[in-house]
Amino acid sequence: MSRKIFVTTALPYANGPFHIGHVMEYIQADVWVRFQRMQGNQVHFVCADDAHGAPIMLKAESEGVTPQQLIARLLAGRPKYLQGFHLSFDHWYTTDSPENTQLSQDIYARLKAAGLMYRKPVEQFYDPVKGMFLADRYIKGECPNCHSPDQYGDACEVCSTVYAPTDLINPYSALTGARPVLKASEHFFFRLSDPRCVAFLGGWLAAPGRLQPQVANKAREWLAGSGELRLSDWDISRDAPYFGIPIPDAPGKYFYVWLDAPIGYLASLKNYFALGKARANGEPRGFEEFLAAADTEQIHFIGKDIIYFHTLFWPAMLEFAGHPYKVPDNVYVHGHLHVRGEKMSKSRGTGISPLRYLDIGLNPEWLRYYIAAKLNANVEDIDFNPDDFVARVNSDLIGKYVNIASRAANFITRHFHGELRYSQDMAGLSDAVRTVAAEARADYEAREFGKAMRACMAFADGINQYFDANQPWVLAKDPSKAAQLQDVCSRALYGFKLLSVLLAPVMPQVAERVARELFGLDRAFRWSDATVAPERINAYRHLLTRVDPKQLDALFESDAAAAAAASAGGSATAVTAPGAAALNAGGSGGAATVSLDEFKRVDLRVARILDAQAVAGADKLLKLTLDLGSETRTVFAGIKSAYDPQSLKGRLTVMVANLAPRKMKFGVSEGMVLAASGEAPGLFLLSPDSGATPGMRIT
RNA sequence: GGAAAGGUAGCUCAGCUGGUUAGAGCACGGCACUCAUAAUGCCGGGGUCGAGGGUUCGAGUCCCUCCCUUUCCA
Repeated sequence: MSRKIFVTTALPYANGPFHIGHVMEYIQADVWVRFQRMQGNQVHFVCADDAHGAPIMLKAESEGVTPQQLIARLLAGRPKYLQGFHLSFDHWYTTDSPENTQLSQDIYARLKAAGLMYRKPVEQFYDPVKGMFLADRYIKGECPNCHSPDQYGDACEVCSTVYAPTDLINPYSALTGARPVLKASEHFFFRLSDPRCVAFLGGWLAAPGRLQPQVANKAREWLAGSGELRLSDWDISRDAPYFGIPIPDAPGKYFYVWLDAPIGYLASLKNYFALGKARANGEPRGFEEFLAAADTEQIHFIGKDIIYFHTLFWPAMLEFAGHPYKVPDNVYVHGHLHVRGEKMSKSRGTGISPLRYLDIGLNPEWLRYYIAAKLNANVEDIDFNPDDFVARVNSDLIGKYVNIASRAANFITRHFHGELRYSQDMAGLSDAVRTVAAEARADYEAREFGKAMRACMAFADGINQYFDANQPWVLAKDPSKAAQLQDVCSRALYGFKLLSVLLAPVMPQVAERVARELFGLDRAFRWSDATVAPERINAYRHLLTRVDPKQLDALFESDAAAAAAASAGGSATAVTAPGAAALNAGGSGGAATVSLDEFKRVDLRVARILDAQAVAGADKLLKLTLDLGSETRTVFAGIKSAYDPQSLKGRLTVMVANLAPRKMKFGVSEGMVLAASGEAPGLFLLSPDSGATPGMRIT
């Protein structure tokens, strides 16, 4: 009987494009999913963009678009990656959707009815300029322990001390630079510490095979924590302004993004059912019936950074929300991907851009194979090493695997018109085929992909040795040995077919070409094809090329260097940054180009607004006192219509520091501040990103 | 500070509940072969299995201590 499996990968946060770590997770899940489908199991593989929360709200604001526009733009870019890496999601949705709103509010109402929700006032830092509460990451200040400046509100990156934002010395808002004030507000809490939750989770965690042992241990540790580490309840609300789902009957309160994000798995599934895609995929039942069914397996692939949410909050929420919600059957956790031994870091630029990988023309199946060859079922980090990548792909895939077909097929085509014939005893070969197929099957099922790849390559080694030992190129010269030649090559090609089936979850495109073009099937491989000896082949056609190390070099070059190389080469396709495209498209005031030198003549600096005063007698001007780090300037700015002087005090902005001083009726203006405006009303002062300090040069 | 994972050949890694001279791939040296414009096969050098103790007839594999790396502590 075929399994019914609902599989998800972690929802990517919709504030940026995928990075290579996302792609690794999707490849892991996709390989497993394809393997299941090849077994004849029914799989519904879905994901969605995680679209809510303060970071997206603020990013949209800084770009001058609505959050919906921001996430729509990202959503539109997803298919290119998904198709590019052969990721076979059945559906991709967004958490900013009616389904997610309905499901989140429903689950909340049920948890409330179960007595697992309560309200409690919480005192938090509040940015009086921005008019919003600040998450820890938006508060900076001096570390109370080692006195390093500009540390975040949760922990010091220098001395690793963990503290509360209120412990910071001279805290300031990373958004506006303003000094935050403590303000109380009522928050909603999920009673995770409730004995019912603890008892349930204890049982859920203990189910054999549900979680990897390390993950279950970690979760148990959290669950059993005492004293300082005791299990605490979960703050699930945020105050307006917040981009999220409103909490019913609680004006101005929204669900914390982490509440509605995992519910997004279900929202995506629900939308998939509503669109009829589930039916098309062989599932006749409706969403609720499918979800609630005892034989529906609900499986989440996630990274190790979000274990807490997926092994405590998420199952508890689902359990106590009740029918039709069902707790996850498995949560499969993977480690992180490092690049050249370094932790990935966007700021240091050590990551690899997946889109760049595709744009350069690197074959996605190389990456799928490389990642599969390194993955196991443990929560271990894996390393992307360029030299290793080239060696693995070229040696394993080209030298061993593809080479088998290349060397054997020509004899069959040339001497036997494509007919395969096995004249010697088949028992040994059949046993070997069944053994390796069974081994690979068990390894795939257990997500031991590295083992499966090693088993495949060991088998490929065996075929090459066999081929070498029998010297078909010698047999081919002796007409009386024709049967033996045909037998040797047929066996090699049987082995090649087996390997193609076993590798199909990892390399679906190559495998399908082998199935259709070489073996003449009218479909892609199924797992059961592995142990069926082929009877004829078509002429062999080139399947896979080697990696050129130069391509990999290009992947690691900085964007600037690559752009320079591209323009110098002349033939390469120009890659336009999204930002640049947006500028061009939206630039109603398109100006003549300037050279870099010309641009550099403008001395732009970060400045803190120390004081802002209305100017008597001027209806548009504010008098600003700006701290430039080393000096203080007075600037008159025509922004009175958009800003209350009080709200400007303390915030950071951008000024032109070398603008010729201008004598005005009210005094001398020593520069200008920058603000954006368009045809629509409104005036928007620029702000540097968090971390900038007064006096920094902007280039 | 507490905890977890890891430290095996130049590189990337495999070594299950302890069992014969520690393995693979790549890289390197030699040989063979030439079907594979997409090569392979054979042979070889190379490791005190992080360090030091201990248990055992026997330990990379178990126990203790220490060192190093990474991560987690919502």
